[in-house]
Amino acid sequence: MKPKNLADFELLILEKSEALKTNQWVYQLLRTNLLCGKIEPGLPLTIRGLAKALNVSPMPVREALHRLACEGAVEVKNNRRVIVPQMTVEKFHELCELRILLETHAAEGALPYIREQHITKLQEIDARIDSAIERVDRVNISLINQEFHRTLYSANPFQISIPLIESVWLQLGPFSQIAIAKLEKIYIVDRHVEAINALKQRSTFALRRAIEADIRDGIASIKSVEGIHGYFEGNTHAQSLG
Amino acid sequence: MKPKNLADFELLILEKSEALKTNQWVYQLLRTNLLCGKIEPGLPLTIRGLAKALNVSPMPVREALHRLACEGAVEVKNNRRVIVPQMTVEKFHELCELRILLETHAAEGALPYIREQHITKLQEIDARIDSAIERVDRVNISLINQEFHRTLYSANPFQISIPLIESVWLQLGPFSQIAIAKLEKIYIVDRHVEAINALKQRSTFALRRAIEADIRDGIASIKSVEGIHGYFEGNTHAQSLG
DNA sequence: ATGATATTTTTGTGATCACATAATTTTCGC
DNA sequence: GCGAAAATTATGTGATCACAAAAATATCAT
Repeated sequence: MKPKNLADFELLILEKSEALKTNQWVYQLLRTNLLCGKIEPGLPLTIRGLAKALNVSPMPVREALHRLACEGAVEVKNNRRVIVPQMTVEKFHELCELRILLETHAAEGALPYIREQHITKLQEIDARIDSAIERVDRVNISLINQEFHRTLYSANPFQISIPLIESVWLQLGPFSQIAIAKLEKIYIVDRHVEAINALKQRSTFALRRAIEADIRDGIASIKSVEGIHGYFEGNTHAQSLG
Repeated sequence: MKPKNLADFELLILEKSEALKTNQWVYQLLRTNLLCGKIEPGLPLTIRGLAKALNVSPMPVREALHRLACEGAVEVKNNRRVIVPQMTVEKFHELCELRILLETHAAEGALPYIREQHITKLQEIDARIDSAIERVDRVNISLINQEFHRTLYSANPFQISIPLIESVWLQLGPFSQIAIAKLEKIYIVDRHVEAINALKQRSTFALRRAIEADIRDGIASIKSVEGIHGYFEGNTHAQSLG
């Protein structure tokens, strides 16, 4: 049975640490839930409904929803209803291309600033991904994978494309999670090792190739999901994924 | 004499049409003023100050500032003060590279959808740019130029990179305007004609080249401004623009 | 029964207030 | 005079209320 209103969702609740302001807590909570695909696309998210569910005043929810709309994570319709946008084949394709475009660029820009400590950190993160894969912990595979990419690109102290990249992740994330949840076995060629080797060799070309391959692998695994077409808006089957 | 508080700024006031909601009016007003470089970088923008200046309640201003922060147009400091970010040489360089990366991609994606009507529209916009150049109307040169690019990229009905591109414009805009205001004579090689010709020939290569050249021309004209180095944070002179 | 209309409820927006915290000014010791 | 500390002011955040518009529900004519 499909959930009909917010009360039927089981939101992941992150505990609210003392220092964290309410608005940020709500924002990160909603963001995480969106990235995990916990919220059904098309279903309206209401300020008061979420406020009640999270036991906060409507104000921080209002702020968080506006920010998420600005980042493309949710869509404000003409009737001012807020929903998780449906995915279309074309949008999916374009978002993937944007990921490759922006992230290969960001990786290249980070390369000159990579030091030994960055490589150590990346290897540590990669180990945590392997661990998450072993536990078949789909949510953390995705979250830690993002941490890997973010850490790499952040090596560049003059980095400014990360917000753009995160916006693309947010638009792609909910759909990916829904699709991947269907995967029985998760098999990932470890492109991260290739990327780390490219960093050690300081090879721009190898680095770009590793990042692009990593992204394309993810896309391929999504495309491999049985019955994936049903998740695209208005395409229950038969349309090519391009 | 530098303005010390908001009251000393002369904000461009757009008239508020009946249909426009207050929050959107405030957002667009602030956005336009930022793009025109009307607001001194580094000076704190306060919710109550702007609300009083615009004669609205603090609420819509609060919303607009949050959105602009999300788009990178303003920066929220640790002390929760909101300012127009300073430009640095490295940031400027990176923003320009991002423009080229995203916009050549967007142009290429639009090409297959270009019809005669699009070309007509683009020519009309280009004529308005020429007119603005003749009038030495710097603000409109910039605004109409953006309209040209937006119109081109929007031909692709599955376009999703425009919000990302607009975010880059917003981060680049204030600085560009401040710099360009110093230019005695505005001379622009009309790369738009080259772009339109590329569209007619349906040449991806020529189109990408025209868009990149258009962007690089703009950068070059900014770099040509006498004493431009003084506008970069902490670099009164001598640092290369790369 | 059914489709149009009227009523009720829900929702987003804007306004105002309380409160904690950051910035500013004043006070005070020396 | 001058710097540290205290008092004051300004500011962002969160909460609550009023209001108009939209959605959902109820009513009614046929």
